Amino acid sequence: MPLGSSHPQRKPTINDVASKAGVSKKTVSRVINGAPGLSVATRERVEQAILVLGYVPNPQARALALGRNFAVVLLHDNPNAQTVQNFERGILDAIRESELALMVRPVDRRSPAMLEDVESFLRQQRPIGAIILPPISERDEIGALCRSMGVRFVRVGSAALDDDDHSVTSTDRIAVTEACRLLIAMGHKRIGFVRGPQGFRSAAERELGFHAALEAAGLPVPSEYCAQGDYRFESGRSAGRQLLGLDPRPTAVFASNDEMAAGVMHAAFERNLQIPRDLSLVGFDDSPTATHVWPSLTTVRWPIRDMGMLAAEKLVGDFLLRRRFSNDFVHLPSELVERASIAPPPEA
Amino acid sequence: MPLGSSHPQRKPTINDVASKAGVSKKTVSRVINGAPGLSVATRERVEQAILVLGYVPNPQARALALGRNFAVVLLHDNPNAQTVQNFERGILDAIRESELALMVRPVDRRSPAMLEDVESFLRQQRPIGAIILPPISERDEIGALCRSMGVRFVRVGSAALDDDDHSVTSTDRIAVTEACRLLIAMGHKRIGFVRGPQGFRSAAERELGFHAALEAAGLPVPSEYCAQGDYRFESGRSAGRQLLGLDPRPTAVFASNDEMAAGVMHAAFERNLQIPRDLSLVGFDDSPTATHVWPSLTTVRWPIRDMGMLAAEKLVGDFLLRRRFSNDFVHLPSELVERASIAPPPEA
DNA sequence: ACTTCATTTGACACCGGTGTCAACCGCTGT
DNA sequence: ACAGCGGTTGACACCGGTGTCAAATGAAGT
Repeated sequence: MPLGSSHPQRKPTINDVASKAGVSKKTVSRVINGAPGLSVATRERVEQAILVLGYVPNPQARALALGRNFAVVLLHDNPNAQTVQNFERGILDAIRESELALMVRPVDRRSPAMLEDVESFLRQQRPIGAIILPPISERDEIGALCRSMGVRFVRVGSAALDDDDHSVTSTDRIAVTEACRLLIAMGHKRIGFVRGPQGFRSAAERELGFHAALEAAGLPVPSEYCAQGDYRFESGRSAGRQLLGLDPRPTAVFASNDEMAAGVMHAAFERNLQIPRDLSLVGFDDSPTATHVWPSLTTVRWPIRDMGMLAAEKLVGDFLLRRRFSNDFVHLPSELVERASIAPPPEA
Repeated sequence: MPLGSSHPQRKPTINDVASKAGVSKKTVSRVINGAPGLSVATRERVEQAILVLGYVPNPQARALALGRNFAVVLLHDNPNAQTVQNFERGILDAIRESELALMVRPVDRRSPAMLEDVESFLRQQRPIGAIILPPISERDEIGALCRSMGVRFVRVGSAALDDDDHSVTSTDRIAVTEACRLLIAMGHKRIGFVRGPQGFRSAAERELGFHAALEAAGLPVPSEYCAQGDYRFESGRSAGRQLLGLDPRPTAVFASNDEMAAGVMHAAFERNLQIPRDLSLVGFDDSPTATHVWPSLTTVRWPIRDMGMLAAEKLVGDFLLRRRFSNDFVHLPSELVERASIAPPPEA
């Protein structure tokens, strides 16, 4: 940071670059945007001037001229603080060095004004693009809203959302199947399931994975072995109480996320059951909770940060290259993380 | 959303309002900024026009004209995802309806480029203000940076940071003292302590609170009863192993945050100690972990969301009222949350 | 040599606000 | 009647980029 320049603080503008390079500001604009049809000599002269002056385009001015903010929005309804933050990290990894900013916009999916809220936000901020996390990524209206506003978007989800769309998804169904297969291989025959909330694609996917594994092994799935939850701790506890109160009680439980798994743990401890001796338990997310509880929880790791990065890269890459938005899916593998909460069933 | 207007989509601009009200755009600008010295009649006419047209000022244009983005930045180095998110919520509560946007900027305090990073970010985005979370709020350079850039800022911390400054703080020292007093009242005489990382004001404050309580009760604090941690789970586990390996081992442990308390729990379970029968445990933060572990953790609740709201209100209020930045501290009480992890010591 | 045409570049308006400063208003004081 | 004055208001430039379109350039075609 040399302090000796003649105008000590003022940031150089496009005009400074233009006069230094002896061209018009429009030409400088062309250079910084990588516009075609410039002679090599001019381009180099301008680039030189940019370098010397340390010029950086002013995002506010661009935003005004383009009617578009150089920013990416993360729209979410707090599935889990850690998840959101991991996404933030991933997105920032992708947009680092790209002059884009990240804006985070939590919304309240239960509010009837949610869509208006998002709309007025997008209308105000006019970001380049939006990344939408589950569970609101499952609502088609938001995608439609973005489209109508000319905001690129990527929806993140647990399964392909719909085919004409831009999305980044993970293979959690498969990972759940794998986790349950492991339990079955250990000898478990009565496996309980704690479902996620109604209307969540992720919840449905995980349930499909569960059923697939049991059916493949020829195990029955009595309906009372499937308890309803809402992804929150408390719901996991009540689901656990319900499942563990059954007569031939399950020897293993798969909970659709870690918080609910922690709730099931509480229910087990309330009954003086030991984990994994009396009950094996598997969660989903690999949240901090999974390592904090005792015994630590076998769970499925969501490739969150990678998903965030990929989502942002789709958005940004296409934007910077002035390409049409590419419609390809990205599908990332979820991964089973084995910890201390599972063991063969007591009978075995 | 009536669709029948003549120019279906275009947002009304200040010019539309001006011509509708029969005044110049400058006058409209005065109205939306609450400038003094306007006749009541004019003001009302303009306000009427604004209402009819549903005019909202364009933040990008303002940003360009003012050289200032209508946004507040949250600068943090992820003390804890939940904490950050609670702050986000609090800030959003405060800036709702204020035309301001929230930008979140995580930084890496371990990176030598951190300050440059923040500087270039502020120079690029030129936000109205910044809210800085601990631990980086303790670094005076960041405040200086903001000052030199004309960015208002509020530092959030566990104790008064320095007096000429704008900060929002909580009384965690007092809350820790209170928590320890409770342990002492239960009959605990050997109380261990897991310290936060070196150089963190919050860590120092909590330790002061711990010592204050023990000294007031005339209890000795042998240095081996104070173990070093870094606010992370793993460090809590090793600190716990160390403390529980002492010969007359502590009958209670205060850990400077919940994650480390969870680590101490693991250490206790590894030795087949039961909580709270053999060991009482208190954490700090009231993070989700505190409720997820078994037994649930007695802890100190940080008024995080309120702090975020207050911090943002300081920033925004002063800005909107065009006041000079008010230098008053805000001090919020932390609160003890009693759960299942404490009991009288075994001897009693 | 003179069109013709593609390539490269620049002049200028524009995006939608805000700051500056001067003009205008109606009143007062002499 | 007129200078002086405070309260209102508007004309205009400006913030720092981008889009449009035409001008300048130079090579190719006849």
